[in-house]
Amino acid sequence: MKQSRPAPTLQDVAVYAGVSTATVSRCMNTPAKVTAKTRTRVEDAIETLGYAPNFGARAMAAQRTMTIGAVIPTMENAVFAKGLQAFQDELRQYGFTMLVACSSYRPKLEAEQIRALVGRGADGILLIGHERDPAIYRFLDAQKVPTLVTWAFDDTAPRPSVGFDNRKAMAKLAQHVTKLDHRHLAMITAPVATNDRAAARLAAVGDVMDAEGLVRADLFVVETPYSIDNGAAALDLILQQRPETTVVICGNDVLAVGALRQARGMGLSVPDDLSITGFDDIDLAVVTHPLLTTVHVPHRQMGRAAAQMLADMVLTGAPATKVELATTVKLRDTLGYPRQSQAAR
Amino acid sequence: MKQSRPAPTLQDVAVYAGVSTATVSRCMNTPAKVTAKTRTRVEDAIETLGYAPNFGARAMAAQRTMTIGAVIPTMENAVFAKGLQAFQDELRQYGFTMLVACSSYRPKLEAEQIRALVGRGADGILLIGHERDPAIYRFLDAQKVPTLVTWAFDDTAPRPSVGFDNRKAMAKLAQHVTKLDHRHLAMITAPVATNDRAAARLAAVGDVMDAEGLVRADLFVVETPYSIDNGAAALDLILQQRPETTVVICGNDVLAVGALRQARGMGLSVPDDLSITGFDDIDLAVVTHPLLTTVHVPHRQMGRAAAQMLADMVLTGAPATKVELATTVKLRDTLGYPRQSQAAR
DNA sequence: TTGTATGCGTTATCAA
DNA sequence: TTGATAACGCATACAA
Repeated sequence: MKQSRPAPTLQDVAVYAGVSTATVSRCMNTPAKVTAKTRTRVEDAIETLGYAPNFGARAMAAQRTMTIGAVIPTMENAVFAKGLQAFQDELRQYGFTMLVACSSYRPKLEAEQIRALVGRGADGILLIGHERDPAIYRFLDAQKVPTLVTWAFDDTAPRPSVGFDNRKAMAKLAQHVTKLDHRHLAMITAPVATNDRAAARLAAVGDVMDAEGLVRADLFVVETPYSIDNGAAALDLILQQRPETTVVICGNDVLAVGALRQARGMGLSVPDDLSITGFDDIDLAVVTHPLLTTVHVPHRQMGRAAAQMLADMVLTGAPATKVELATTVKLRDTLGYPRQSQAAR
Repeated sequence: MKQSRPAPTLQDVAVYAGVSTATVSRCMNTPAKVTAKTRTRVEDAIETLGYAPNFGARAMAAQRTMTIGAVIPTMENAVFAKGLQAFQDELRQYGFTMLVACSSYRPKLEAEQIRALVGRGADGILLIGHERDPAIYRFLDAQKVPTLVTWAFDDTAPRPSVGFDNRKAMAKLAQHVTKLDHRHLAMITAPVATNDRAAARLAAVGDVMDAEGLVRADLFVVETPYSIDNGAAALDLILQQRPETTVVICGNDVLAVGALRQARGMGLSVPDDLSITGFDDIDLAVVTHPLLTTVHVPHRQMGRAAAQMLADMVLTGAPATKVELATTVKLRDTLGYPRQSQAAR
């Protein structure tokens, strides 16, 4: 029963309207080049026939799709939602359509998605973070598809990017932590092997510990995929293994919120008994109690900037550049003095 | 500089491997029909050339894309994320790829996205809710694209759907509310004009009020788009206009969380001074304090079921059916007795 | 302003 | 097992 009669084509519209296919095509792409009269006739035909241009055919003939592909690690939490929304909105201004795919933080799957997007004719590709199999970059080069990396800024990476320096950003937060005299730090992070943002954030904490005369190796680290429940479980583990911990630095807000829930569930007072910090400043961060101390990331600005740069790269072959955006530490209520120094206050 | 040399095609691979294009095509689609020797030769060629099949051309020739399009109202909050993730995962089992588009709750935009997805050759379409311009359904019919409605179940709607009955679901919650003797109800809802789920939830509250001997018209209603801040602002308005309100029923968790934040910010104790309820049971609902009383929606189950049904419709022309899923009221901590009856307890 | 004709990259049919 | 070739639906250079 599927496709009992095929969907209407340009040809059908042309016949119905009594014009040539070229004219119908012009009506859709360069309306100015067509008489108002014939145009309305064609538009009527399109409407009554329920015609929609075949994208594949159009792409093949025109050699461009006005489509940008984006591959993000997940949609499960709101980490990328705001930025992506801004990216899409801005892209629309340039006449582009956005296509999203989700890799679930799995490199293989990401590679697959990238190929799929390119095969679909994406004129440009947006990726999260620099780290991936070089073969993918080679492929992208072979296909001549402009590619922009975001959510990370790294001077040493060869790719154009618009994002923030994850290492610097987390370092700023970690400095606040050590300034408060915390000496027993723990960190909950996403698996760092294939996540350069997570790796940079972890490294940053080590950097600061070094600088403050602490022993980097003393940082107790739990690696676990981003989820509220995982954050909670990780905190549990930390308090079992390192009960002396006074502050838990989390790789993102999702983990932090989970840790916070767990801490309160165990009857701990945050931040009096235990401090917790997040990263990203997503909506979640301002609905918890106490409000989460975290690193604010300029999601919307980043999305907009990425859209502008990528659109330029595609449209005008603009040279690839690197843009660094600033982050700010949001000192809210989950970071305080460590237990030990309570008396000293 | 764009496309200085065009991306490699089937032709290029064929030449490089010293075979015909037909053979290369077979290697990709029906490897069993090709000698192991020639296959490896072709695969080498593909690898070194960085070849990726042109999706448009393939779609045009094969008349199918193994792609399902989904149009959701927003990615800004996690309302649809979990369900969509499950939908995608299940779809993969069937060999389908999912394409997502976002309408931002704007009907015009949604229509545009649907056309775009269909034009891209989507073999099937997933939509949220029944309510939309009949012209869209006509278009979908003309294009012979199987379409499935989800996130809503409505016996009277002509389309196949898999979802829950928003009216029944909210009614169950509202009954709990009235059972607790609340007499001054207010509701914060998304604009109902173009949102049948929101409309059904609002209607449900009225139904229950009628049944309980209250006056439906006494329900104080604030319509505002889903966002935490809007929820907060709405609560502010409610307490100004109807200070006697003892319970605020929110159309979803996002609004409820905003209302909760505002209430606490104003120094109100929830639920002692004011009760608040949500809908959806997204992650947000279990990180607030107090924990949000809400309606649990089977996101994952719904996503999976939708994928199965839509895949069947596309693959086997399976008959369209309607599936109703159950919701459950999650009585957590934000719903309590009204102030007035505190003493009576 | 409109029409004609060609090619885009792939699959599938048919021969070999 | 492989190769030649005809669609597939559209945009565009060129002709009228």
